[in-house]
Amino acid sequence: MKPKGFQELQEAFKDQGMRLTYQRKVILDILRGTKSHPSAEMVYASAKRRIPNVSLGTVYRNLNVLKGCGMIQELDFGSSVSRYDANTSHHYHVRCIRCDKVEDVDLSTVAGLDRQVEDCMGYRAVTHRVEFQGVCPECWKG
Amino acid sequence: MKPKGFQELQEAFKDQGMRLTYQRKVILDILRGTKSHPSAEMVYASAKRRIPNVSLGTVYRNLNVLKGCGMIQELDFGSSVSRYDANTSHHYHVRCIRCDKVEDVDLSTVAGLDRQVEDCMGYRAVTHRVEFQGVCPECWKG
DNA sequence: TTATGTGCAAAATATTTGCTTTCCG
DNA sequence: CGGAAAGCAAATATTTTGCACATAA
Repeated sequence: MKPKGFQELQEAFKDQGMRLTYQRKVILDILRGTKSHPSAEMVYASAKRRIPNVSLGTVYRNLNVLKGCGMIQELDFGSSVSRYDANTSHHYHVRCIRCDKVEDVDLSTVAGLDRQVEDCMGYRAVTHRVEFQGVCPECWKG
Repeated sequence: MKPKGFQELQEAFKDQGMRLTYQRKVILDILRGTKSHPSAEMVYASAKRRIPNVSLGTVYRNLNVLKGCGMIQELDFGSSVSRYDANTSHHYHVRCIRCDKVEDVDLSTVAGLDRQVEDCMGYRAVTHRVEFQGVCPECWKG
C-alpha cells in the first residue's frame, strides 16, 4: 500500500497523471526517513544537500502534491508553520513549547469521537486532530 | 472571575500595568458578544462599525494582549488564519471544511489524556486541543 | 504628567503563483 | 515530441513592528 521501490512509486504517480521527478523522490525520501516532522524550510535545507539548486517553490509544490496523493500529511500546529509527516496513519502528536520538537504520541486514537460529533452536531465526514503541547523531558531537565 | 463591568475590567487590566482603552473594550465586547469565533479581519470589520478609524494593527495588538491576560483564546485551525474565542474554558471545536464556520462542540473534554501523555512521553504541563472538521448540515443539505 | 496605546505604513513571515526553460515518459 | 515540473522571482496573505502622536490614569 505504501509503494517503496522506484517502479511502484512511478506507477502510483502515473495513475494520477504525474511524474516521478528526482526532486519529488528526494523530498518524499526525506520525509520517509525522519521522525522529526520537518517544516517546509527544513525539508528544503535537507533537499539542498542532495540537489544544491533546488528551489523552495519546488519543495512547497511537491509537499502539496504528495499531500494530495495521500502520501504525506500536513500538520497544522498552533505555530505559524506547517510540518509534514510521511506517516499518514491517524495518530496524535505532542509539540514541545520550548524547543518546538514534534513527536508522535503512542496513544491509541480515541475511537468513536468522530461519530459522536456527527450525531450531536449533524456534521458529516468528520475527522479530528489532537495536538498535545507541553515541555519535553530534555527541556525541563536541562 | 470574568469581569463584566467597566470598573472591574479596568482593575483587571491595571493589575498588569495595562489600560482599558476604548478600542480594547470594543474588541473584547465583540468577542464576548458572538459565538462565531471570528478571525482578526472579522473583528476588525466589526470594530470599524463602532470606531471608523480603528486600525488592523490595533486589533492584532489587542487580540494578543487579551490572549496574554487569558481573557480570550486563540484558535489555530488548519486554515491559515487564527480565530478568537472569548470562551476560555477548555472545549472542543468543529470547523466546516466548506463554509469555514467554527462551532463549539458539546462534548465533555476527554479527561485524563494530558496525564497519559505526561506519563508515557515524559512531558510536563501538557495541554491538548482537539479540532474536528467535516461538512456542516447547512452545507451538505444545500 | 507620563507611560501605555493608537494609527499608519513599512517590514517580516510563510506560502503560492506566473513564466520560461528543462526533462520525464 | 508534448505536457508536467523545475527554477527563479514576484505576488499573496497574514501578522508584527517602528515611530510620531494621542490619551488613560
